[in-house]
Amino acid sequence: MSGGRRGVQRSETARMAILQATAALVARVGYDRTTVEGIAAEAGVGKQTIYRWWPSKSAVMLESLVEGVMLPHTFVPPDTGDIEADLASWLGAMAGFFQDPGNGSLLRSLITAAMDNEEIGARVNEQLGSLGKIEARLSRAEAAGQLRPGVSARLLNETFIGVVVTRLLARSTLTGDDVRELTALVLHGARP
Amino acid sequence: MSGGRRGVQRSETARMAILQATAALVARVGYDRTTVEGIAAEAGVGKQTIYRWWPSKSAVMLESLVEGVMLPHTFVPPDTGDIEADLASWLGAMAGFFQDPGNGSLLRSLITAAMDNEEIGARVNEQLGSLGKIEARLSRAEAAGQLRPGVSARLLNETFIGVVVTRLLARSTLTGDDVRELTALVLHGARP
Amino acid sequence: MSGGRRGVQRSETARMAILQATAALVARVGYDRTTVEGIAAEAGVGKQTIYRWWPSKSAVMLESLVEGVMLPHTFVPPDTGDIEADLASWLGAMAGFFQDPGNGSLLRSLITAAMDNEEIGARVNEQLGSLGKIEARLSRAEAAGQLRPGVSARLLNETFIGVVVTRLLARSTLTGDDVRELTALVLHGARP
Amino acid sequence: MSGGRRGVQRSETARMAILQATAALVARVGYDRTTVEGIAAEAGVGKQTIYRWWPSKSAVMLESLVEGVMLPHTFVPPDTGDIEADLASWLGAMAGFFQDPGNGSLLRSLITAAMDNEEIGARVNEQLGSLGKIEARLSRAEAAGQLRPGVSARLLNETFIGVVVTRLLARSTLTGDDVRELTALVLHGARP
DNA sequence: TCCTAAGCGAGACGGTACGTCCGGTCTTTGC
DNA sequence: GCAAAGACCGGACGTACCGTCTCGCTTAGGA
Repeated sequence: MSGGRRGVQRSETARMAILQATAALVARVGYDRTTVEGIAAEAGVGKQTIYRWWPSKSAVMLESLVEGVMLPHTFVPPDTGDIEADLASWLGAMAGFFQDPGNGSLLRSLITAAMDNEEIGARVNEQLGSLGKIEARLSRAEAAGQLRPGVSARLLNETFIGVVVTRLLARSTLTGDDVRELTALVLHGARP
Repeated sequence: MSGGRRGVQRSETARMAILQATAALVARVGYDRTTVEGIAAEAGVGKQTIYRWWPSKSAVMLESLVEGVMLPHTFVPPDTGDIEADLASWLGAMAGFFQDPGNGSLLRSLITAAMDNEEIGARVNEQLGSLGKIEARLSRAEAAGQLRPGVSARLLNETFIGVVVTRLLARSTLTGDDVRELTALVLHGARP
Repeated sequence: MSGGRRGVQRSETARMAILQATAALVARVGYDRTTVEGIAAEAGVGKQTIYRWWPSKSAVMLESLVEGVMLPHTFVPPDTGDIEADLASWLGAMAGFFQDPGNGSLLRSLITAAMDNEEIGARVNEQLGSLGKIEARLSRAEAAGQLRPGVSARLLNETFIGVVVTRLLARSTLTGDDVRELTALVLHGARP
Repeated sequence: MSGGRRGVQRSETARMAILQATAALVARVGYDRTTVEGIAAEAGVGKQTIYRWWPSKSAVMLESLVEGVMLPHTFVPPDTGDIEADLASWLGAMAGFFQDPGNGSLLRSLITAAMDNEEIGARVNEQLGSLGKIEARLSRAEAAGQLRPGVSARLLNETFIGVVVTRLLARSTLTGDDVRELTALVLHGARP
């Protein structure tokens, strides 16, 4: 009947120590210079305890991310009733967060990791702008007559995240003016 | 008098072999798994010949990119007089090009490279959408009364590139519908 | 009433499985490449069951040896009345046994084990040539006037074992001629 | 024409540093506890420089031995004209040398190494008693009428080395009395 | 015409990190 | 309360590349 397995169970202590050591090292020295041996040392853990549970450094990164150890919060638009202000506030929060050099370097590292790990890519997207929350906010705005029907929440989400990432690529800052301008562009359109 | 230098001159053959080997390897195995020793071997060149002229792998990448060895062409919107069609055509061309798995993987590698080399980031941006060309196209559209004045070419450029990159992150495709919808969103705005 | 101890007693099945697995592995892959984990797996036993009862791999080896699981028999000279023939027969038996590649490799493993475990060294000596038996045989020969008094049984024993070991070191065979020659060499000096 | 190879030649400095570090570590901590990483560190050399030129730890050992870095000298009988005294002196020199705990542990390590490397076995034999030198000494003794003709130098050599090795196995000392007794045992038979 | 200063392919060097293997300890569950 | 299972920390293994260095060769001015 049972099938229950014998032996010691996986240590949650070790798991969390690893995820936290990973986040700490990535923030401190960047993704490239974060080594598995370094994580093990920082976590006070044997290297094999990492390789037993994760196939690669980027998988550890991913889990650290998913567990919310790495990025402290997801970015979600508020709801003040004014859709334009709310979207600007959301974009501004992301822009402000990644303006900090440490956080910018962290996101660069995550994107590097995402580029050779599909799951991390999906997860980074999700943590930057949680699609469900965006959809909810937009449908409320639509119901309030602030948006025309049928606007794709997904594309709008990607537009904002995309600009943040593009500025990261180019190492330039997304200013308050840029935030307002992009929000206006998207909401009012470029046509006269 | 002269000051002209003696000895063998830098070998253009070796230089091109290195740039091409780099492009080939990045396309074949990705940026991370491309090694300087691999490039040297692929190019039939000594390792020192690379380190003599470039400080790092990413610098070689950059030059390969700048020389057009890596990405075959820049993406520039046409000018048919219809700004909406032209922008859609430009975005569609990028989307179509990177839909090919090889090209998609190449762009992923370029972005990875960009993440640790600022100049590559700038260059990738430029090769995807050359800002000057976009500005020119937009100002013609503005003159033709198709756009309201003051629309930021830079933000529009980044919006399009950003969405391409974001889809690349998530490994999902930018369809023809997406292209039309994004173009419309940007040009007409989300408000009713 | 009882005072006897409670709980399951040590499993003789496990103990023998371990000793036999040890012998099998040492014969198959040699002492160095025999691992405690390998023994546990081969014996179908937990690793701790080994460490609970033995302090080290070489201790398991030793017990396997002592229990006769490893070397099937001790080598003892016969007593036909002719000391020279009897010693030659004893030496020939050892030489013949270790000529078989499997047995040779086993003895090499035993010697390796002996080199880091003093007790194994003593035990191997004893199992090869049991000193007590040799002494008994020699004193009978002495009584029969075949040997001058005072010949050291221990040195004679070591001489024979030593030559076997030396040939093992050099991977060369101790032939029938060698056996006769060595016996003669040693005995003519031992004769009155 | 040439076929001579280009590029930097192997560094003799690194090679000797490695051989000496190996000898030092084996003497200090024993063969088992000598690690390739330890050798590299002791020698101030990269690990790959070891693996580039030797396939295994025991191969390095062998070369250290062959180069005379490990055992400072071969043991060879003197020639005072008195064969019995000379052989006793030779055996006594070996016994005395390996009585020193460091040297004893070194020889144990060498024998361990020899047990899984045939070439080391041959070489250890050769360095302990150089067969050629023994043969020369014995044939001089034979010419001087101190030995009956046809005594096998090889067996005599092996007898002495064998006893040294056997005592090493049993961790017991070969005393001056043992030396005299063994020499006498062997020689009285060898006299005409 | 010779001399000399590059650049070249080759590849050894001291290092760092990889991912695997095993040692010896400890903990959980089942008999 | 022993046995199996197996997770844990530690640390060596052998491999892959890094960026630097030297070697012997070839070629192109300048003397």
